[in-house]
Amino acid sequence: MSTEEPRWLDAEEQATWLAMIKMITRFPAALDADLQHHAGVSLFEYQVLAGLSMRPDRTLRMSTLAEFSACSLSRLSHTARRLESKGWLYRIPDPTDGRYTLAVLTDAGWEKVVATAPGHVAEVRRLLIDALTKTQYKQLRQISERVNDAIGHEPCPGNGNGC
Amino acid sequence: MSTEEPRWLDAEEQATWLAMIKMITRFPAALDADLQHHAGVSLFEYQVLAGLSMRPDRTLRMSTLAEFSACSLSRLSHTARRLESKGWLYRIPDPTDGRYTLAVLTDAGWEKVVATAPGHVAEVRRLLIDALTKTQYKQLRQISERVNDAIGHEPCPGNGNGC
DNA sequence: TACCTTGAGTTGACGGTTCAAGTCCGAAAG
DNA sequence: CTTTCGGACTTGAACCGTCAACTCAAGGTA
Repeated sequence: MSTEEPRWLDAEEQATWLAMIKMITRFPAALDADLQHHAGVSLFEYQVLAGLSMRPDRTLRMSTLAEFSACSLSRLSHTARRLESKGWLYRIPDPTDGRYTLAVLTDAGWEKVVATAPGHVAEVRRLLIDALTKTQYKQLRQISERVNDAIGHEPCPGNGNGC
Repeated sequence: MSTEEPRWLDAEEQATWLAMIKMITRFPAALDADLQHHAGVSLFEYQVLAGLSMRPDRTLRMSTLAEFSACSLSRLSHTARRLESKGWLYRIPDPTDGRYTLAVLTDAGWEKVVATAPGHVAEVRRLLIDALTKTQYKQLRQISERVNDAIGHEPCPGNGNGC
């Protein structure tokens, strides 16, 4: 791609780039390590359980849950099998349309989320919210939304469907 | 941990949190997919090669390179073996201190970086720099640095040494 | 009824990362 | 000089995510 001359990053841009890539590498790793240590679940597993726990009926279609968790259906399916084997959720075919599968949080799964959430929130607060001024996290929200828009919906890269 | 009452996130904080976690999930994935598609290397492999290419002698100690790439020594070691087998770098014991290992970029590795960089920079520009105002990426830099400071150096979580 | 298509979800193989040893070098202590 | 120790890698197994192929349900067509 690109037969045209690249526009290199200037010092300001490169400094932003290096600082940002460092943050987006280490921040989820730090949260993951904290959850792994205190609750024995990965950040991704927690997000799946938390996604279900936010629903009044603690139920979501697999595909909806995959979109919420920003992951491929394949990844979610493997993870759901592991969470199912731990008794935190179960899966049933959608009674109204057998093509869909519903993931349902069990009571044990709910308890897990309730037990885990406070420590996780405290860590998010420590590493993100309290580290920034109120102005800064308003800025961060706008920045994140802009970048998310630039990425677009691109369901393409690696989500288990053939693009 | 935490017998005390948690301070939950308010609406503003939660919106920031959700937007940010979406960004830090999808942004590296988008860059990785682009590199994988156009150059056949992962984002992490590219960072390793690029880290070496920035040095005048194209050489770094493994431990320094691991810190630069924000990864565990174990991960870097496995990756270095794969990159070595592709002829893009080689490793030698540090002549001045046999406890260290030096990773050295080969000419082929240099060529790979030179061939890959323009497209990669263009993608970074598209997804990040051009998506933001100049003010915003100055803000992003400061935000990233603050979060990085909050995370600290924490060599602990998962870097192949016993904490 | 039979057939084709589409999309959701699952599965198994493969490749990369983590984790827990283990190796090796050099410095410090005896 | 030898022993001990810590730090810098390395290695192999276990684990997890990706990719491609597959199953299954529903709708459309005839």
